[in-house]
Amino acid sequence: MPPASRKVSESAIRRLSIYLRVLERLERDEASTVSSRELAERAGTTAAQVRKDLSLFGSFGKRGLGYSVDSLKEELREILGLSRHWKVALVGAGRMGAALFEYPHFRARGFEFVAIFDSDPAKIGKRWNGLRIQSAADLESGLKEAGAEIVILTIPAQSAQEVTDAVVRAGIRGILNFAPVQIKVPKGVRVNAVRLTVELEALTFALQPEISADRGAALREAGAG
Amino acid sequence: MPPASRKVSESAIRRLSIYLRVLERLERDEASTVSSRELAERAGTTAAQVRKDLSLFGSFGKRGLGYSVDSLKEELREILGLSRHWKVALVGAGRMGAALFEYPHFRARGFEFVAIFDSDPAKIGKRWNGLRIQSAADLESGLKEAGAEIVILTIPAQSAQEVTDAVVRAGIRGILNFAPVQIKVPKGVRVNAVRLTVELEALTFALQPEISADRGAALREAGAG
DNA sequence: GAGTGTGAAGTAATTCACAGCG
DNA sequence: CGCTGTGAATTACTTCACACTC
Repeated sequence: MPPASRKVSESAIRRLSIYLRVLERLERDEASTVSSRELAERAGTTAAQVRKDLSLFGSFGKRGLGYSVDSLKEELREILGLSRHWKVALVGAGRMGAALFEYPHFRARGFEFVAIFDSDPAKIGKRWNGLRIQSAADLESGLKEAGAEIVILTIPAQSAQEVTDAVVRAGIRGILNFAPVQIKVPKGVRVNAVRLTVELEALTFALQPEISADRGAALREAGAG
Repeated sequence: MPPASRKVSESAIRRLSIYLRVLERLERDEASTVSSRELAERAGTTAAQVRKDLSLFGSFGKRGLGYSVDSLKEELREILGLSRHWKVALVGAGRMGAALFEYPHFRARGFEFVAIFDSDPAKIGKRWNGLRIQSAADLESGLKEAGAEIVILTIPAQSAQEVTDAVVRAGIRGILNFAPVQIKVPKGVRVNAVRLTVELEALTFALQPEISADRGAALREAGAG
């Protein structure tokens, strides 16, 4: 477990999550140990990076052998906070919201949807997998009642700030934002943004024929998966 | 336009895309100029960062005044390769694929879906917005015929590498990967990954009560929008 | 005066390289 | 002897601060 861990970068944490995914795959393939080299290869990084990342939280490996797949998996789950369930609310019951609500990997990792909200009267009262879509007007009280801890925002940019304010008033401290706008939150509330157009535009930038300079080459592998 | 631009980092490009989004918003609000300070505020970064990022490609501002919203917007569109249309194919006609196919901001930026593929016989032959869902067996030929330039992968991890190989054989050089696995591509092909569980797990890590050290504080603002 | 553009300074992240352990 | 764990070296990124321009 975490040895007085200072300075854990955001990117290191993201890699830990990727390592966990790789380990789950290795477990299904019945591998019992894995080296930093192989883990790196499957995660799209380097062996040194893997060892550095893991060493931020402890010494999990055996020299000469590598890491135990099963116990490293458990360590990572613990570090990432996945050894317990998390209650998630979905705000915005459009297509993107539906896709995320059904996304099997969220459920597999212990994320549980406990409430859904939308402002469209045609949707309110409908049920998704047994869960009733509530009015966005009841957001604050509904989030509290459901005991939600994380909110996924899949709403238009226009209403994003207003909704965020209500979410924050409800005591939510973690938001996954799909709305294409920067939302403001008070200190102590974390927002992670998924910027879909940004991802596509980072591609088009790199795909352009290099006119004078080789921009494309200047870009590091963005990785995948 | 780009002055012999070396060393343009991936993160700088992503910010340019965010600036573009902000400028479009400013334009709708009928602002004619914007300072690096205001642009930074709306984009979730610092004024110095904005100026550095823009200076990688030219001198677009006027001292004492700031940047012209309209012309900076055009410059950014040009830099990001958005002054032309891009033909996009969707591989995987599930819920996530549907959400992205309908996502209004892709269309607004000049991305045009030209083909859809799925391996499910129940889906093949159906039409989405007039576009026929083709068999994944015809992926390589279908991508070529449609003239696709970018592929969005919304398929299970299991089949991702196989499908990727076919996509690459079809001559595609840009992939936006939603499959929860690291896909391997030859040099010259770019992959950007959208890792949904990683985003959520970066939240749960930060939301954990800080036991001994204050991990949460070590994290920088991940930004939003 | 206000605000850009940019070298220089400061931080952060990654890679190297090797001692040390299993 | 293979592979981890980790300081040291390197590289990348961000922030500072100020000369310069409108």
